[in-house]
Amino acid sequence: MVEAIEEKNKKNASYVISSVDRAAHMLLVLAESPDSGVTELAEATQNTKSLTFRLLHTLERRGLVRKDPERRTYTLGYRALLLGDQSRRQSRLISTADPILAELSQITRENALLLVREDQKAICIAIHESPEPLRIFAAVGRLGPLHAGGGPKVLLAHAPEEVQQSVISGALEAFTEDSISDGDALMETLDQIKADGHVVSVGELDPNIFSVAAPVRDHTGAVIAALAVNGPTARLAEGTLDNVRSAVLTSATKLSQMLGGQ
Amino acid sequence: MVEAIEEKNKKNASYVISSVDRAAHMLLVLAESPDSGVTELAEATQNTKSLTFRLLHTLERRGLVRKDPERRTYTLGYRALLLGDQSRRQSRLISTADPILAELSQITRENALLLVREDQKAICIAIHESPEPLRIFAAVGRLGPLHAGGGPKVLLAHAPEEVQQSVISGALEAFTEDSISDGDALMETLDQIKADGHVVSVGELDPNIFSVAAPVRDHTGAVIAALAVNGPTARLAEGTLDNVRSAVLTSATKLSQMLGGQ
DNA sequence: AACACTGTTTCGGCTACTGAAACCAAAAGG
DNA sequence: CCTTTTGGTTTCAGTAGCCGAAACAGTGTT
Repeated sequence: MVEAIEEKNKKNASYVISSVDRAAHMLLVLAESPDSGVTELAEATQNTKSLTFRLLHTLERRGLVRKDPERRTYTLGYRALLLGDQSRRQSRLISTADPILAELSQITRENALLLVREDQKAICIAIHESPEPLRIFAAVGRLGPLHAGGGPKVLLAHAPEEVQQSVISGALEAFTEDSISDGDALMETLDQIKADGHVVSVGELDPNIFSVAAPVRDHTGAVIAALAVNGPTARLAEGTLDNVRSAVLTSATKLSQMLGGQ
Repeated sequence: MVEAIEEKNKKNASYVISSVDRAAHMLLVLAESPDSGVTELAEATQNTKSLTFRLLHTLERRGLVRKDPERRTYTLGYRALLLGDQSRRQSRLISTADPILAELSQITRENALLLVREDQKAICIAIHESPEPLRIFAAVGRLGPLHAGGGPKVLLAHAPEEVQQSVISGALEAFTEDSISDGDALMETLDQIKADGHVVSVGELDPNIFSVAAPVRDHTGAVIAALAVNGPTARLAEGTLDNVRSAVLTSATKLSQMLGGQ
């Protein structure tokens, strides 16, 4: 499997321009660890200090990175706001999902999320947060595994077979006791998800979090996203689960229709 | 002489990695013109097709760019959401201003904006939109001139002298009939703004838009941002202007206090 | 005052970036 | 249905400019 990855890398590597790749990587690292210095970032990205300094300098000129002149420390720049905002605006999926997520989070009083698959990762592309003071923290744009959690498993269940195989044959990290770390068990779950049209996942990524998710389809019927609700298991009483489940399902079909309609 | 040349070299080319710079530029261009093809972007960025293709390919691998496989067209990727979101979260200025902007837009029923200066440009870093159906479109993260509009002029008025000189001696583009395109007149206005502690600007960037702005100061008393309200001039009745003005002023001082407090 | 630490600058070698041009695939047009 | 055009992908060789190493310069610390 390492071979496969290397093969793939080699195949694509010809068109990757490495300094740009490193710059992109550094931006993403900086997003996760703000207020870092040159040395710190150099270590985090495995680059030399010189290169790190030059990358930061270059990105700063474009406003994507901001330097605190006193503390000698770097943060994402304001120009990055444009990228995030425009990315959101440019996505038809996000804009049509937005009101549905708002409604869903209001009905269930929990976080409502929209996720898509990117290669072998899940990425959350929109959130409406629970109105309750106790709620799960979730950030837009962050990558997560495909084999754990409600939304991710829905995405994996409807992913092309080669992706499923690749994920299953990889290391299935166990985040909690209830994580699925066995390939066969995972495959069964995926079949179940396809049969049920939704999934309820409890404590897979974090012991105190549950999530209910259902697939979102485009006009061809292909699954392009997962709609999910997550919240603290403490709030998961008997009756509420059914309510959440049906709310998620109706929201997902409604969103699918809106996407297919036009 | 020699110094000047050295200075110029230092500022222009010294530590900039050109491929990274071009990549950053391309991302920003892509943000403004989504769904573009390789050729189109190559023209827009003045790069060759090959380079454009390779840049896009590289950025795509990092999720910052997304390719529509059917239409052969590129858009910002979902990973850009992370950059925008984290940039917002990481800014103390934005997070403290947010509730104030919300309140201000609710009181005035117009857009409430927060702007900062970046080099010789103004950039809007936060917006709360008017609840009215008719409202000014404004995007976060976009750059604008310093010499036209309420917020920008406040920023320019409190900018270091070299910035003022540089802006004034440059080409003062006239966007409307009411734009200030004369250097001396602009300088007078700036003095007036500093004396008044706020500014009312009507029809400078667009004939149908007014704006009221006031400076935001940090704990040292330095002006670090401008708080502004803008809306359609059609809604600018006699009495309302005073209300808007006082709302902006109280909001700006409140924000300054909150920033200075800690 | 010496030290430790991080950010900045220099410099030569040589990688890997670059532009030009060929090559394809798909759409437009006749 | 063939031709033309347009736009995306791939190849290739030359050398621009990237890169790491190491010296240097600030800043805070013991």
